[in-house]
Amino acid sequence: MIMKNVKLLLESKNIRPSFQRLKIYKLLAETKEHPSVETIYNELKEEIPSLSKMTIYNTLELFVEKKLARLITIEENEARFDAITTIHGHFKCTKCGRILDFPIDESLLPNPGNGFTVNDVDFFVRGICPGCRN
Amino acid sequence: MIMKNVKLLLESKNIRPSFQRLKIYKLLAETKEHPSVETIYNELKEEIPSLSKMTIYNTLELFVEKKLARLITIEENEARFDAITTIHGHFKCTKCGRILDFPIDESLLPNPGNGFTVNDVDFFVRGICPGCRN
DNA sequence: TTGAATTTTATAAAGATTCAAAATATAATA
DNA sequence: TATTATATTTTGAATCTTTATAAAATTCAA
Repeated sequence: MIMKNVKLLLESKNIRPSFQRLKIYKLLAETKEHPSVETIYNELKEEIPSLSKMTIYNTLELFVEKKLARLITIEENEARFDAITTIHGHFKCTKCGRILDFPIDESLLPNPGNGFTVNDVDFFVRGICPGCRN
Repeated sequence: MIMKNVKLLLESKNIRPSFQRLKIYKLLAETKEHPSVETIYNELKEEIPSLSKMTIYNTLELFVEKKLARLITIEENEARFDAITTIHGHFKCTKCGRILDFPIDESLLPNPGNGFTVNDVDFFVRGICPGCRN
C-alpha cells in the first residue's frame, strides 16, 4: 500500500495523517499477523526511534473508532488489531500461536434475537492449524 | 445447586472438592452474570474472609482445564467465566454492560476449513439489549 | 511569522494477572 | 492417634498491559 493512498484513506475519515499514524496504518494493513501494541512498537521503533507506545494506543483507538481497524479480543492478555474491518472469522492455533483469518457467510451468522441491536460480531475459533498437525 | 452435587461433580472430574472450590463453583453455576475474578472475590469474601484472589485464579484455571467452566474474552480488560460449557453465544450490551447468553445452532456454525482441528468456538456480539433500547 | 489547536512523548499510576514461598489443610501410613 | 507426605490456600511482591496526565513538539491557519 503506497503512502499516498494511506494518506487519502485517513483523510477520508477525518483523521490527520501524521507521520506516526501513516506508518501505523500501513504496517497494520500490510500484515496478516493481527499485531499487538507491543509488536507494532517493536516493528516501528527502528524507523521512528522517538515513537512511544502511548501514540500507538491512541492511534489504534482512533482507528477503531473510525472503523479503520478492528480490536480483537481472542487473546486473554493483550489486544490484537486487524485492518480488515469486514466480517470474518479468526482462528487461533494454540500450538504455533498464530491468528489466521477465515471467511464466514454473513447470512448464516447466529443472531441474538429480536429486540437486540447488533453493532459488532466476533467469531473466534481455537484449535490446531493444518501446518501444526503434521 | 446443592453442595452434595457440586462435590460429586468436582470429584467426577478428579478435582479435590475443597471448601473454596465448592463455593466458587456453586457461585459460578448459580449466576448468569459471567463474573470476573474480582466479582467472585467480592461475593465470597464475606463468607470466606481468608479467601485470596490467587485461589480464584487457580480454581478457575483448573475448572477451564477440566471443562467445568469457560473463559470468556469478550471484555477487553478482564477475564469473565461461565459455568455453561456447551456452545452458545454471548451478547454484550455496550450500554448496561451486561453479558447475556443466547442459543446458537451448532450445525450452522462457520468453519475455518479443512485441515483445521477445532477445539473451541466463541461467538460474541456487541450492541444494545432490548431493555436499554427503550 | 505568530498563535492556537493538535499530536506526540515521557512519566506515573492503575488494574489484572502471575510468581514464589510460607502457612494451612488434607490424606496416607505407621 | 501421631507422623509424614502431599495438595491447597494465602501472602506479598513482581510483571505486564493499559490508562491518565502534563509537558514538549509539531502542524495548520491567519
